[in-house]
This record gives sequence, C-alpha cells and structure tokens, in this order.
Amino acid sequence: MDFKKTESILRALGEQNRLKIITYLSMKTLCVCELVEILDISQPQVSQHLRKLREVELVTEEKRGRWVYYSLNNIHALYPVVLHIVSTLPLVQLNEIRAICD
Amino acid sequence: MDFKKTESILRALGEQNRLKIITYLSMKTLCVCELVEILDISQPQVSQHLRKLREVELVTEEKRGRWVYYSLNNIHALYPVVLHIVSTLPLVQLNEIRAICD
DNA sequence: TATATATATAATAGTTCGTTTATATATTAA
DNA sequence: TTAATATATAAACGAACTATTATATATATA
Repeated sequence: MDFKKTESILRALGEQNRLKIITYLSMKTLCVCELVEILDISQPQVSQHLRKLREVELVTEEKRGRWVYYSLNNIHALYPVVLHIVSTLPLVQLNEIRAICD
Repeated sequence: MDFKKTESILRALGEQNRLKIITYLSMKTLCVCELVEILDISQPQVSQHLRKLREVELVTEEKRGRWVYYSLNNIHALYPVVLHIVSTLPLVQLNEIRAICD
C-alpha cells in the first residue's frame, strides 16, 4: 500500500462518526437507516460519511429492495489495520435497533 | 482510547509527509535537518508536520545543542497500531545522510 | 396511481488544513 | 562580538472538509 493511498484511507478513518460507523460495521452489516438511528445524526450526514468510506473501499454496499446494506470490506489490504484500530476503541453495544426503518 | 482522541491521531497520521516522518523515525531517531534532507521538503514544512505529530504525542523530542532530535513515542497507546501501519507501507532506505546539517 | 420510505447528491457556509514566505530565537563558530 | 546554523512560529492564501438544507430517484405500499 503506497503512501498516497494510505494517506487517503487514514483520512477517511480520521473522523469520529466514520470511526463509529466502522466500529458498528465490524460487528454487523447495517443499512443506512439503522446507522442513522444508532449514530443519531442526519441521513445525509450518514450517506456522505459512507461515501467517503466507499471511495477508499473500506466498506462494500449491497442494495436489497429499498435498503442499502453496508459491510466492512474484509478483503481490503488495510482490513487488519482497521480491526486493530477498532480493537483500541471503547466497546459499543449493538442494542435492539428500534424499528424506525419502515 | 476514545473516539475523539483516535480521530485526532488518525488525522495526524493522514498525510503523506507525516507518514514518511513516522516511517523514518520508526527506524532511527532523527533531527529536523536530517528529515529536511530525507524528505526533500522545506524546513518550516518539516517543523509544522512535526508539531502536529507532537500535539498528539506520537513523537517525542530531545534537544541536544543546536539540534532537536525526534523519536517515535513507543509508550503511546497507539504505538502498536502505528507500527502496524508502517509495516504496510513501502520499505524505505535510510541511506547515508549527506552531512548538510552543519 | 398517489403516497411514503430509503437513499444519494448538490449547493452553501463555516472551518480546518498545507504550503509558502517572512521572521524570531537559541546555539555554536569565527 | 559577529555571523552562521538549527529550529519554531506566524501570517496569508487556496484547497479540502463537515454540517445543513433542499431536492432527486427508486422502491414499496395503500
């Protein structure tokens, strides 16, 4: 992984909401509206943060009906580094997600 | 390490010149003028990048005479993560540093 | 078909960032 | 003591970033 690419990936990781998205996705594939509820930020904000993570291919997306599900890209060259970073972060709980989606 | 602090550390790491500084410091303690020569960027640029790394305590400094020597902070909570990142970067060589310092 | 939901994107404004240039301070050497 | 070297910092400017607001598209439901 060259310096330029690593720079852009670390930039994508260097934001609290995106770190939280990565942390939750490391536990479970989630759709946008679930992330909106979990992170308690606006839908456009979640979409824009996901875009940054998509641009550097840290996450993958899969459309199912109305929903778009996001997962950590576990074949990314820096996937082990990402998990290492997540392991240093506070434990978060993935409580029952209130069915606000729908 | 909380999300806010991790954000600021990843931001400090998310820049090519700073990634190179970290990479070289992982091999050897170096003074500012040596980094200026190795990275081939201006002295104020090196000093400002070092400041960002100092602010998040990724590096430590030690003044000896006219020179200020910088080292990786190996007791930083994220030191293992930093080494993990460095291990994914291209190998760099620390050739004889022409004695431009002095 | 009309409406509601899920999502993405664009425009805007305020903020942070990186580079350049100029300068100040400390230390050493002449 | 004067000059040179090593370093830090500040100001200025353009670029990149983030949040907000508005809107467009796709899909499902009534």
